[in-house]
Amino acid sequence: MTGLRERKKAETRAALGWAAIHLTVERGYDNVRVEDIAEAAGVSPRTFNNYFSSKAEAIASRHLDRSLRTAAALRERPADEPLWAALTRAALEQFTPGPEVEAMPSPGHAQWAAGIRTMLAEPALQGERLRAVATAEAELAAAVADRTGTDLATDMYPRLVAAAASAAVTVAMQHYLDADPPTPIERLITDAFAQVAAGLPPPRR
Amino acid sequence: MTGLRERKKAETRAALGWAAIHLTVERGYDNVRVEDIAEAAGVSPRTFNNYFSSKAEAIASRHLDRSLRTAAALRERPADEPLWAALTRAALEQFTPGPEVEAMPSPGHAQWAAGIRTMLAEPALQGERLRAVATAEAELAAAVADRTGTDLATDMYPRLVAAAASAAVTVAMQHYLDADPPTPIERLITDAFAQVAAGLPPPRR
DNA sequence: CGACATTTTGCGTGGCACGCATCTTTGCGT
DNA sequence: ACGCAAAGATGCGTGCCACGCAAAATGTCG
Repeated sequence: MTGLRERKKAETRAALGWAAIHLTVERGYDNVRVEDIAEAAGVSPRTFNNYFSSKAEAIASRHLDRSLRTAAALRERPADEPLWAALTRAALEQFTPGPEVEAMPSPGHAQWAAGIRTMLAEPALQGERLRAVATAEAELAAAVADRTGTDLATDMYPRLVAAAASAAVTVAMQHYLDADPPTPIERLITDAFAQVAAGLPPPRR
Repeated sequence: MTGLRERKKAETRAALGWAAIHLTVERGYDNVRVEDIAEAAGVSPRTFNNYFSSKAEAIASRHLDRSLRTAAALRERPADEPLWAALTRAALEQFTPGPEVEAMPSPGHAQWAAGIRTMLAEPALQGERLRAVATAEAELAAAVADRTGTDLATDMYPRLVAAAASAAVTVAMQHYLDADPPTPIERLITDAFAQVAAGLPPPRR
């Protein structure tokens, strides 16, 4: 039953999230008022808070959605695939660039990336982004528990795996953004997962 | 040069942090106004914001301080100790209960723990707590880089180690708080670190 | 069409973060 | 011991934000 009601709601939510990010990247976090976001999404200011309980949450919403998809992706992997291979693949799947990214003109791209970095530096957003990651981690842990037949309530194992996987992705992204010599994100993610799965042994020197 | 100026500042900061936690555990997050915290610490409301930029940050400040101490503790460990052993010890050191915890009467203890759980459920605090963890992780990564002779700028290794260690502590604490059959925190931490250092292999079933 | 449910909206309230100007305390050189 | 410069504390005022409440608008279903 995907009634008109549900669709409109999803659309409004997406519009608000997108507008929040767009305006923030453009003008900076505290030069954007909630009123502006609401207006850009064609909705009343009061309605904004029916969808998100804070400005920061709206901006982080897309990040949350994508993170949740990783957990879903893990459940789609074949059951006989080794755990860490499945995790690596599930993570990699989330990093195939979507159409709206591809469509962006190259000149605006650098400016956009700079805006993103500035945005991520905002304390209020860091907290919200981390919360999104934590939420996704919980989902991922549940998926890992199912796959490995461990028990979320009694075993630390699934949560440890989820946290470690999450950390691998985060660190890989961080290195990708700082990219002194630009490195493809796929290589970084694969490498990070391999190191974690090997128990992070100290490098011999 | 530990002048009176610095000491007083540290004391005020500690008093504010402690008051913030205490009042929040007692009454609940949004039944505490900044004004109350300032009053409990014997300071003007305006001064509160000279120390912390938000109510949530004040509450998370002790968590931050403790997390930062783990990084410092790692630097104190003997250089010839194996990395993961040193990390485990450094983490364990932070969990020897202080005098003010020991002094708490047993009956109040359960109520206190419940208050803590309620507090940690508060969204605004989760974000702030996670930010504190992230800050500490950066310090820890630097310490790991020094110890292993790796380069923060080019190697993912130190950040991966820091994130994994941090995750081990977080998961252990989480299990400790849920403690269906109460388990000593030391055992949980040791166990979590061992699993991570072994590469989190799937349990055979 | 008509009644019901859900959502949007406007308004009002309480609180919070912070800039600025002022007053007090502390550290230090003489 | 004294006084000055720097650092910190305080009071006040401003703009914004989250949210409760009740009324109006908008889907939904018989």
